[in-house]
Amino acid sequence: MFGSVEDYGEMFQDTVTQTRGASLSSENQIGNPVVYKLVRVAQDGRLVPATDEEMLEVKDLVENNENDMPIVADPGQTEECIFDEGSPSQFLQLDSFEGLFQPETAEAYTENLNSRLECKEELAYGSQMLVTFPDTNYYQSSSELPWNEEFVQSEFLLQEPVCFSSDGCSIDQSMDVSPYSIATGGSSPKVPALSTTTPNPGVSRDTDNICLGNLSIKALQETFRTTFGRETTCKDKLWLKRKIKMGQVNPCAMPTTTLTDNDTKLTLGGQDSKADCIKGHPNDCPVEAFVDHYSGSEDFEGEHRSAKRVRKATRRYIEEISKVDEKQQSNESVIPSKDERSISSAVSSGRRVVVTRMISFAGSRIQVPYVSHVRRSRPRENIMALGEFHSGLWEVKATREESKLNLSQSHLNNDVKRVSGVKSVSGPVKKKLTTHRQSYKDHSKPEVDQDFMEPEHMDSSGDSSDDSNYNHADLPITASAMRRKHHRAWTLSEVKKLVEGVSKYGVGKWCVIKRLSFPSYSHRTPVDLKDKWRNLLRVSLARTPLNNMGSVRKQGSIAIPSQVLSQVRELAKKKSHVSPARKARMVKASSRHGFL
DNA sequence: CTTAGGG
DNA sequence: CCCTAAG
Repeated sequence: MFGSVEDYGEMFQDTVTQTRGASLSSENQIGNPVVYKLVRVAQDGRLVPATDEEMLEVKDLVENNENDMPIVADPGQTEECIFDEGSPSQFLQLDSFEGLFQPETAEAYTENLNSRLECKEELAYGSQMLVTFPDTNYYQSSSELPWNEEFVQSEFLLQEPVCFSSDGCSIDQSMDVSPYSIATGGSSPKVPALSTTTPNPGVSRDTDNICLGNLSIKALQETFRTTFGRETTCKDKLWLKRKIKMGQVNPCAMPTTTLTDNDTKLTLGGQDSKADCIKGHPNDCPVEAFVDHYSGSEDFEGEHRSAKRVRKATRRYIEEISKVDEKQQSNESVIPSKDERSISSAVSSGRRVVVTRMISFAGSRIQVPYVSHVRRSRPRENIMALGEFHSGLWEVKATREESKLNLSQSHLNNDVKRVSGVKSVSGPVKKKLTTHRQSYKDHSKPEVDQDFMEPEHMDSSGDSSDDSNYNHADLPITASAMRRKHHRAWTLSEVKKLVEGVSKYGVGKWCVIKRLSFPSYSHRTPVDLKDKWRNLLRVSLARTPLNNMGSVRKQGSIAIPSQVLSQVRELAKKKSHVSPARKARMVKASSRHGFL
């Protein structure tokens, strides 16, 4: 379950140092072993490696609880629970973190967190402050460190050991793993309750609502202390201000989410000034914690690491917020640190959390949402292709509206091509993806874009199926007309042809009519004819009675001569008044008599 | 594939 | 104009 900790003496710092160096060059490594080391925080805040005695003590302790620790899933993993006998409520947590923070790693990590948590919980019962340092990949003695990353996380709890106190609070927290899983739990549900454990809750809120602008570092530190109930040695004004503000604004201040996370202090032997900051991200709220991280140091990573369970955002989710995030990222999360590697971390926006990674873009580093390389929504093709593609494939699944839109694009494109005289891809593509309507096009004249050779006579009303119709004087170019891009207004000539066709072949013989009367109209499908007929019929029936103005036309549509309308009526009558059977007989009869 | 009818 | 259910 846990390995023994050998030399915790000087090795610690060396280790840290080494690993850090190593990690810098371990960019490619995917596995991010997490090594837990137990150390304690000395009075001066320094991190002191546990002594052998302490280790033994812990060991025993751990062994006793071994059975109860459902630790890790990783076989090769090792956990060590080391007792920190230093100050009652002070303990350090070592963790690894540098390096790529792959989502997978995050998962593994959180797994460990959970187990660690449990470990702690167990130990906490014994009023011991323990921390485990699991090594996700393999166990390593403190001396050998291929650690490609290390991370020191310390929890510096003051007056009230918030998470580890035996006041039950800790227990509840421990039991609830949700804090780790932001994604699942949304914004830390525990916050409210937990916040109550925040040291000096009242004090901080009230007293800190002051302008932090002019405060000195010392003052800021003090404010920080009153706000979060802990000391900080951080000398970064900006960071302090941020944290303080967060603490004031955000109720869920304080490290509540996890026993291990919050309040971490990185001392690393005090080498790194930034590392000296108490990093408790006062807010549990993933959002703040992540977005507003104090980057550039282990703190940064620690904060992320500690925050909750990082879960790969869903594709949809990512898309939804990706815009927002990118903005935020570029503005707030650019890591100004020395760290040149691509760090993936959990970044949240609003209440949502998304895994992001750093990338270099145009010379600057920005954080972008992590997206698996699985197929990503729709690739952005160039407009032309898009149109064609959509009209063909996407139409299938797209919503009605969408498909319409797509189709319209396609048509527009066609039009464009038509105008430019380019047959281009549309031909082949269409054939491939033919829809019922397109098939007709193929039937008539496959290789040529029918619209080009509108051979049919065009009467003055304008006609031809071309979109140029929109420019004809007699065709009102209303806004509505323009909106219905791919809709081709029926021209009078077409209507006439249709009526003629109906009279010749009968109502309902749309395919025949299409074939014989509209051979060159690539766009008018039998269905279109049918639809148009329906409309004509309706119009004719509607206004026929009292309206003398045969040419009165409905808004936005061409005028239909009363003559034509009456024709329509007649034809309709024939159909409606005669049953199919009778009609058939009539047809036969008429043909016998040489009619038709 | 055609038709017919609803959306 | 689109989509679909029926022949």
